[in-house]
Amino acid sequence: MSESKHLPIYRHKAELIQAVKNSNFLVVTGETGSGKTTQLPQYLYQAGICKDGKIGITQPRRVAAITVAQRVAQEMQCTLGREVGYQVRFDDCTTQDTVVKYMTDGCLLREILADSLLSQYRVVILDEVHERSLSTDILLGLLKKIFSDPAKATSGRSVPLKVVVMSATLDTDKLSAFLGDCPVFAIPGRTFPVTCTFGSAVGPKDIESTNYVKEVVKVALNVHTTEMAGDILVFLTGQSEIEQACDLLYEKAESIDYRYDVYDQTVEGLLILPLYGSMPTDQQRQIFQPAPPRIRKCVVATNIAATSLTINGIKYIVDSGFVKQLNHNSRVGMDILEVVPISKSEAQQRAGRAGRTSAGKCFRIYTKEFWEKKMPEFTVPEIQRTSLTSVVLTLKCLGIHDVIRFPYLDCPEERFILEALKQLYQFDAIDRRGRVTQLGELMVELPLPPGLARAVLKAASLGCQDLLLPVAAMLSVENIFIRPGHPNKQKEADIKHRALATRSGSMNDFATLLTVFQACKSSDRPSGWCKDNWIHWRALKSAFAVETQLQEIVAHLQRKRDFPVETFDGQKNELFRRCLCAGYFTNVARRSVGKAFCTMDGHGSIVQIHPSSSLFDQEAELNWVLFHDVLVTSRVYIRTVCPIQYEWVKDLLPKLHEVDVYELSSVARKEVTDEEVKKWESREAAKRRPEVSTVDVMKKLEKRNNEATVNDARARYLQRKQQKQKGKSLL
DNA sequence: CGAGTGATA
Repeated sequence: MSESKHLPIYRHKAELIQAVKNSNFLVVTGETGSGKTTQLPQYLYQAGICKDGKIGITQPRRVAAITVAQRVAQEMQCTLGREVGYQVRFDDCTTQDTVVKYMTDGCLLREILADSLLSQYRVVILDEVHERSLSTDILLGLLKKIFSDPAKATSGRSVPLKVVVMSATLDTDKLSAFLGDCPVFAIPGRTFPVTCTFGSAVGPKDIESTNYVKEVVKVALNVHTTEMAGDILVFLTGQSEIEQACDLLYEKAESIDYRYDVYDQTVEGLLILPLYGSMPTDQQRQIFQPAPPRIRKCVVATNIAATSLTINGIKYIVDSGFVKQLNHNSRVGMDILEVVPISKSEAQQRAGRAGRTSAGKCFRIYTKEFWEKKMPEFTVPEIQRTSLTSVVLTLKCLGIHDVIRFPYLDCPEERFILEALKQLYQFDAIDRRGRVTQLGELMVELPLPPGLARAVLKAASLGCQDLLLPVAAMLSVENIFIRPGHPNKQKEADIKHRALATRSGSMNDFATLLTVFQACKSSDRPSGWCKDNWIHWRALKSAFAVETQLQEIVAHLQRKRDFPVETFDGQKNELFRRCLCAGYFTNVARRSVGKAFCTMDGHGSIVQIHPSSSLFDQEAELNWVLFHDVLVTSRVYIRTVCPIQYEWVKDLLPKLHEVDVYELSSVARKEVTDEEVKKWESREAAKRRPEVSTVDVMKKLEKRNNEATVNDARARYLQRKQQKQKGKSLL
């Protein structure tokens, strides 16, 4: 208790409570360290607000929701799960008594789906809004739409909902304006100054043409030899870069003579630690341990160290200025993982990591000119970069028909929304008038991408969900197949993985996933089994948890009276693949020349089977395949592949070509009359040609080469690969 | 002939 009184927020306690009482919407800003996340809910609780309902506080990340709840429970001297609790997926630590509830933003979105008035809540606090996570952005729009009209605010509620939006100081005017010019309450932060310097290595013309890994290593070593004691944090973009940088650092650090080369004589060595998401947890834990006396720690990390993990004692930052970002590209209809310059706000966030405990320094390897010309002010929010199919379905299920004019804080491009509508229509999740179908209502219940949800529901209606749920779970977690960096071990891992594919009987990557899932689950020492087979045990464990949850949801849906029931008379193997077709008919490709396949999604992209697939090198036998996802590297690859027969998808494919975007956009904007629907249907009947039309369309598309975007991505990849090789040869 | 930034329901 006494400690919390020293926080900057404490002086403003009374004003803050008053500000929440005075208006239904409030923006609170304050840097990390101001105490807003832990204190504000406690103040409101002490002010007696909870007699009318709960306080819900959202976080973009699970760990944050859990750890903050733990701390607040401690401060309020109550058992976690009583007055103070948390809820994240797979872990609900709340009871009847819980009035201060920390949760992930995605959890609250689910709750709105069940009760759009949030009648259990008195206050909802959206925290870390500046991070602009997809769920937080949707919540912002929903809360504005549902509660900003004073007449509606109380409809169905006894008292209006209080909405507090908390963000770092940037961008607060925009938030306030968005929420009807609501009041803004600023809390001073408590961080230490970080001085930033620019480098000379990366200029505005050098986006991809500089080996920044080498430069980052040079700067880090310079810090090590010329700066006072204090740990270093280096930001790079990915695992291979990090490994490369660590190798270089290790090499160079060995030749340092600590009698002459080092400015601070208390420093006698450098401890180099890589850090990225897929690293084993025990190795990750090492990062947090203080270095031995007189040794300087140097952590080389991905963006994971920018928000998710906080390392104490960091005094120096070396910033490469780049990040890997998944961007949705509607022109080719897929997501492409790209290396892009970070935004200025992200650069400040990175720099701030050096000022947590004392004053720090940040060394940017790029020039001031690069900062000014190539780095955007803010990161493009997720909602403008990702596939919106799930989001649009959620909105539709909440009765929001006009998804184009929904109050987005930042509007996604209209074509992204139309693309989502098109996909939902193709999946039969919405009808021609843009209304949610029975199937759509079922799909939204499953925490899965819509295609996968459709496949799972198909299986459930056929009574064979045991085949599909493990697969859906496996595809929901990170890649479970480990592929080590060293060539010898790589071979060993590949052999093990091939053996697993063969064991599944049929050559089908989805079946392999099922085999791995079942084999590991029935093993008496699963973690050892994973180790033997080069499988990610941590990832597989989370797949088990996902599968359990999916099973519960499906069982619940099946108990509904109108859940569809179908029968199928045939082999299990065919049944399995027919279920996949129900969800993946948008991802079907037909064999073209040689190893090439041509997708049938209307883009007609030329793709190849990825070498990790069990179907790689067997292309000659295949005519039609279905795939889970696409990867653009040196070529356009399809990953997780399964052979199918044309007959299984032939009735579904025409639907991929019948949708007219102009119709969709008018459907999205207004309710459509019966007359209009009839008009469209007759027009379509006239348009629709016999069965061969699909093949015709495809042949036409096949000629059109893959779009510039794909070529660009490929060119960039090749260039980067070349640099990496150059970097290696320098060793 | 070859790949895995980071979150989340």
